Amino acid sequence: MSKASEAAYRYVRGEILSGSLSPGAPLREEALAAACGVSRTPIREALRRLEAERFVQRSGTQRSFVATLSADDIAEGFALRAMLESHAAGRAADRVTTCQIDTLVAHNHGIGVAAAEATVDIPAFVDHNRAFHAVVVEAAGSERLGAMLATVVEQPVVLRTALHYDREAIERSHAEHDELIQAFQRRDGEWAKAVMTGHIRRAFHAYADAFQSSGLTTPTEQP
Amino acid sequence: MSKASEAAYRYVRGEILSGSLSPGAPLREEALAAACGVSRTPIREALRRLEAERFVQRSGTQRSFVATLSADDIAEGFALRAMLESHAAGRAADRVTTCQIDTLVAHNHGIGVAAAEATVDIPAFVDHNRAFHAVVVEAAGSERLGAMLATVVEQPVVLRTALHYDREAIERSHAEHDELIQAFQRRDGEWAKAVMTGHIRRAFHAYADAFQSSGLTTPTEQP
DNA sequence: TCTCACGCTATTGTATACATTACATCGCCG
DNA sequence: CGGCGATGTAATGTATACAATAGCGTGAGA
Repeated sequence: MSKASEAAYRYVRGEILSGSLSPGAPLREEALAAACGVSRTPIREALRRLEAERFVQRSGTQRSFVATLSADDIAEGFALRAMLESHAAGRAADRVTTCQIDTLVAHNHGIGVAAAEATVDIPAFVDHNRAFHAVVVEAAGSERLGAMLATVVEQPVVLRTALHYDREAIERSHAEHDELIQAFQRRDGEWAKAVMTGHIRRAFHAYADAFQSSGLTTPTEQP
Repeated sequence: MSKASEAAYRYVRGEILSGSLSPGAPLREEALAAACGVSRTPIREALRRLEAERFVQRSGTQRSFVATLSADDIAEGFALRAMLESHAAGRAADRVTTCQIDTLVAHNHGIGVAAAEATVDIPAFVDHNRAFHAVVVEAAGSERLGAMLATVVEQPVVLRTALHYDREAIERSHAEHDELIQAFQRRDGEWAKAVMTGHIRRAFHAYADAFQSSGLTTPTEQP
């Protein structure tokens, strides 16, 4: 995308993911335009794109807000992610290149290193984890699937769940990724699907443990 | 959506679905603006929206074209639709209202009537079928799921497949819909999922029989 | 005092002018 | 004669001005 439009998209998306813009917060075009130094036109394009990706919702009267997700939305999001990403893993098993497997190994090694630090390196884990899953989706070779998954991963809730991961959780992720790599090396799509399904469902329960069982509202439902 | 923007969206989408704009055809903003009597601004918004819904693709240099789908894209589309729509049916079984079931019955009755005409009434079948599936998605109660399914159904290829349906195929659809309604009435999500999976896979093979086994190129790959 | 209506203000929708970028054609050089 | 580069043309990207509309506050009347 071109310069201003892309800048606007990254800016608004970043503010939402970082939490600077809380769920439910109104998104006024003029204010956003001023904040990132472009005119309203590229801001409008960014908002429409973010709306398609479900980061932004619009009221009946065309006003934009940061999306709010109900508990059911979140559970449904994890269910869809498990379905779609295990499907992606199954496709990837048939199509992944040795070069891509090398990349997966490298990122998972990075996760292992992050888990082994004196204090676990969460940002490094998050980055390598994101990259790992991105390679799986790329190997699946379906742009449509990639676009669908984009609306379901990388929600604020997903990213914040990672902040609560302890060493054990990261080591478990590492082990599951390793099993997925083995499934890829043996071109066993069914195995890959099963591993990915379990991997995502574990992430869902990690989220549930971190936020829901605490009795607090979910992090996306705050005003 | 507001007037001009919505008009632009409907116009371009309609031209694509009807085939007036063939896959691969370039979409020039100014020409489209002139053709439907608005300025480029709402046209641009319509194109971005259609791009998100995968009706439109953009080249690396930001030029827009009617999307072209490879045979693998189409097969993958049906696989995704089977997955997502059977998931929707499973959710719907838990949530569908008696009023919605009545609507499903009515639309399926319409399909039965269309099949019983002296010459089968394809347009009536298409309309009732679309409405039937829309109610299932609505009953599933997940907007995200609805948005995902929108990118996967209503492709030109799907609509044209229906044109080749004979009386027997429509009667089979009617019977499968009826089975789905029974699953809903018994609140049996697993049954509903299974019926829907079979229903979509049958549609996939109907497509394959109509276009691929004939040795012709798929209808979306023509210049 | 409560309600409805009117008008003001804030926000989004649309059009248009201008800037920027890509494509194609033509010409030059190897 | 072929490939490569420059230039003109045509497309898209961005900014801004203006139009339409929603939200809100205030005031008057019952």
